[in-house]
Amino acid sequence: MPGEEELIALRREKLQRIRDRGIDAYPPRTPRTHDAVAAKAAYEQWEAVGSDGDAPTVCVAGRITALRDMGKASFLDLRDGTDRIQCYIKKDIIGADAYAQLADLDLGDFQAVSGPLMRTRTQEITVEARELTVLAKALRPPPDEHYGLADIEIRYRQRYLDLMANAEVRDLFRKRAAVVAGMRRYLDGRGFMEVETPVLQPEAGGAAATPFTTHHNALDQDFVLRISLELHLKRLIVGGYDRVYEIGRIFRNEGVSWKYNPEFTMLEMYEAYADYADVARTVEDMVSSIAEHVTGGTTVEYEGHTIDLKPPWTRVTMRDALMEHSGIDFTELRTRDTLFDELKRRNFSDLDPAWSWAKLLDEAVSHYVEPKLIQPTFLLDYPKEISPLAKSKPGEDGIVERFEFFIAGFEMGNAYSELNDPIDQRERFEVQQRLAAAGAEEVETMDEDFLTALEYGMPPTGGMGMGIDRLTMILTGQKSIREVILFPALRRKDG
RNA sequence: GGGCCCUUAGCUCAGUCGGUAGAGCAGCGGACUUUUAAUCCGUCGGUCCAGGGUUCGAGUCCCUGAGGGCCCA
Repeated sequence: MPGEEELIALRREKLQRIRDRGIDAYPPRTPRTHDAVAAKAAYEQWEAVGSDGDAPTVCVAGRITALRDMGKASFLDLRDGTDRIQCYIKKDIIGADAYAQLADLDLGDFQAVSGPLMRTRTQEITVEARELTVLAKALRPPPDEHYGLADIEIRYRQRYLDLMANAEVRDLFRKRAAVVAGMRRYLDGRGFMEVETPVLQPEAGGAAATPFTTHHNALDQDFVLRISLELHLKRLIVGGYDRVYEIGRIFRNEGVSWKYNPEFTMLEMYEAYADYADVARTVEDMVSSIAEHVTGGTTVEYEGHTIDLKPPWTRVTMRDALMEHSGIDFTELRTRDTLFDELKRRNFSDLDPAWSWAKLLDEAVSHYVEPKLIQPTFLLDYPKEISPLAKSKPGEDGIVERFEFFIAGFEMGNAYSELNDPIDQRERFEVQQRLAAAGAEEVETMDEDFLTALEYGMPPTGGMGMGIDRLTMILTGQKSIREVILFPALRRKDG
């Protein structure tokens, strides 16, 4: 009699029958002695030493993922966080009363089974049940084990069902955890200190992006959620920590797509007495080390490309790359009008006359260069106009010591020799303010507290930020950021 | 923001030309004491995303809306 309501009603009736027998269907403690992996290992160990005497007895616990009733004997599969283990329940062994209670079990319930281990005819290590213990009754049917759960919307909104049904998804998020663990291990091992800085800030800085706004009631003050980690981490360099990093959530009030989620996780690291070339070496070494930690190698397949993450990565200046792929030399097109005309002459699609020189250049690089950067590539030496926090490059007018790095054609991170001249930094902010006054939407805001910190003196520092979600996409072959975020942002669904 | 596509049973999916909705799994009943996507017999199960329209008749055609996906910007 199943529509969903009936399926639930039936399970509630089973729950009631369990309770009517005086059994707690949600007991506080689990009599488990072994997880699935440990139970199998215990049996193999017993076999290895000659199978003398009785086989080991265990109690295993997990979710019922299959139930095969053969009349006077049944098999059920339990899955815990380590593996699946089969249990054999024979009426003659556990008795008619206990056997009858199987009728109240459903797929999705949590159950403990204790008894000696054995092998079946097909050699599967199996618990031969002596006792059954209900651990938690499930009131809704789980998604189908074999067809999995395919509905993308349900997969994201009810990720627990996705994880229940799809083993690949369970593996994927373990890999994500390994990416972050590998990153921490790498940085900790090189003397970096992990820190935490405020999410709620009076002003958003460190990136060109629109923040979310919120309000603190007791202070009666508006706050924004951070759009980068940069300015606080540099304050810590001023304070005297030479190597700091933060792995934290960033919030940007922008579009949602295969590569943007409004909240995402970023690593930023700052190293005193280093420059952007040092940072580049750290990045390529760290990423290949993480890849090895997560995938066992330094090559990955992504969208039909074999990507080799082993250092050294390609280094090319933005100017050379743009010239190579488009013939445009931006050092000869330093005004908005000349660059605009050049792009227009090339029938560049959807040119917006309101775009600034910086925006036009950014669009040109995005269009001509970035898609070509399949193998890991550092794009070096950006124009000063679009890099208000980076130090000028000696001897090259209008250029700063900055790189972005790209894998599989998309941006993975951004790094500078950090601007530590407080007077220059103030002027850069002022330029940004003028751009804002002229109508530019995404500019750096003036941060007086940060300028004060710089005035106390910051050592020469190399800094870098990279998107952990995107790195995970590359290392796991996923083509949507939502596949590597457990609970991606979705529009609220009413009713 | 613009264009295109999707939404059918708890899950995975069919559904022809517009004729009143099906399968497998799950569920329920039965058989079966080493099965493993168990097997076999029987059986229940639908707000066809929502609302409106066209039509004798709409899952199907049209419009509006919701949610999701892809492409463009």
